[in-house]
Amino acid sequence: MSTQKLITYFNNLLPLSDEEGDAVASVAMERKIKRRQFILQEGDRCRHYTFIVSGCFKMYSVDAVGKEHNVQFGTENEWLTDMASFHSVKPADFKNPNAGIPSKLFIEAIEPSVIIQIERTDLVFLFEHYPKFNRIFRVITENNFIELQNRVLQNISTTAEQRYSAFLMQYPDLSQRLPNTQIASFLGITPEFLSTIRKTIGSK
Amino acid sequence: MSTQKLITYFNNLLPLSDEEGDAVASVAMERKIKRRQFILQEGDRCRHYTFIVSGCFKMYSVDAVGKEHNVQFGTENEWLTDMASFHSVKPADFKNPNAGIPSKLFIEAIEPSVIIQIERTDLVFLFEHYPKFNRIFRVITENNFIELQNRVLQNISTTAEQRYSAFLMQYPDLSQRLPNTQIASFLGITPEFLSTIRKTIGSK
DNA sequence: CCTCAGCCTTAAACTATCTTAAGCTCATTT
DNA sequence: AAATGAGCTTAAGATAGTTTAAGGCTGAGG
Repeated sequence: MSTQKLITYFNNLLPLSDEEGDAVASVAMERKIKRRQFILQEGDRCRHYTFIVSGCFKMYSVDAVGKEHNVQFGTENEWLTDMASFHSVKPADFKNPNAGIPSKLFIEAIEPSVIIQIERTDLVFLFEHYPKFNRIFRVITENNFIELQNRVLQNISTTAEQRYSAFLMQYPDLSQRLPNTQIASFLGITPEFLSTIRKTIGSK
Repeated sequence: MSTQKLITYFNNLLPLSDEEGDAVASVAMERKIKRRQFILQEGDRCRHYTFIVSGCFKMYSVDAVGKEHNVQFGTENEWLTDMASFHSVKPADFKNPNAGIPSKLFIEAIEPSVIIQIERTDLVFLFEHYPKFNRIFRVITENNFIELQNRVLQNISTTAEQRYSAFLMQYPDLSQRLPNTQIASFLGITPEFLSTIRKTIGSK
């Protein structure tokens, strides 16, 4: 049962009591996801936090002319959720499936994957009854924030070639698993230009 | 006393008890900051969360050739801190002023400002004794994350002109208060190019 | 076994953005 | 009053990145 992997993950951040571990187990919903399957689509309300047990996902938006732009990847031991949609629902509206703002993002499996999802009401239950989870998710969000801030800094201060080199160093695993088209979309450049960048780097 | 402004800010997020309000007051340190004064410099360890009572700050990094790149602005009722440095210190090292990773960022006042700072040990004290603050700062970080994610999406998917127009709409106040050089640095373009963008927008 | 879609590359023409340099204005310092 | 410096603009020439089009390769599905 993959739930153990999630509990281990939490334990590494902040050790859980048996009771807290049981609470996690009671709200964790395991799902198998096929390649190309969506766990969130534009227009949906995002109602889960998703923990990736195995596999790989991309989270992207589709622009006016149909192009995809990868906002984030997610792999083993990472979380994916559309926070803007997820957190837009106030407690009073938790029972209304149409409350909150619809998502502008897609989350799609790039590989066959196994995930554990926690529903909003269950997560709020954890927050209220076991305050430690507030702290855990605060730390998770802080770490994601730091990573995102570095990415913004790179986007505004470096060339595409520098960003690609940094990507290779920062995500050696992802750069093996992902097709270059997806990496280009993450970096904000065209696949053709990534190809010429790779050629010039290769000849150095 | 500006501390009341901070307590009101917290109350708007999640109502505080009198005791929690007193706890905030006991750890809040008010400071007046002059224009061009720094509250963080590259190489420093970031030891505070800073709440802006009034005024305006820029947080930026300086690259290898000395150019500044604005990562974030902060104005009234917003927080500024270098999370990467601030959160890199483990509780065991709280008393060691050289623990943790040095900051890569500067935080500098653009206007004469008043701030309230909370030290790391005091913030941890709040988190441990009044769990509500975990939740409050989780929500603050979530909201900052959402904003930053939108910015990444814009950076990878839109032109400089679109980004500038979006900036004007999203931060009408900042676009009045800031010189265009600072806005250009935030958008990741040169001031000269921003100038030509403004001309083409004006003639529409 | 064949086919087709997705991926990767190349190249030429085009567009967005940067660099450098100059000139103007306004506020601050000498 | 003169000098300095920051901010804004303009313009020419250079570089970074896109678009379009084409061809080759590979793996999954009929």
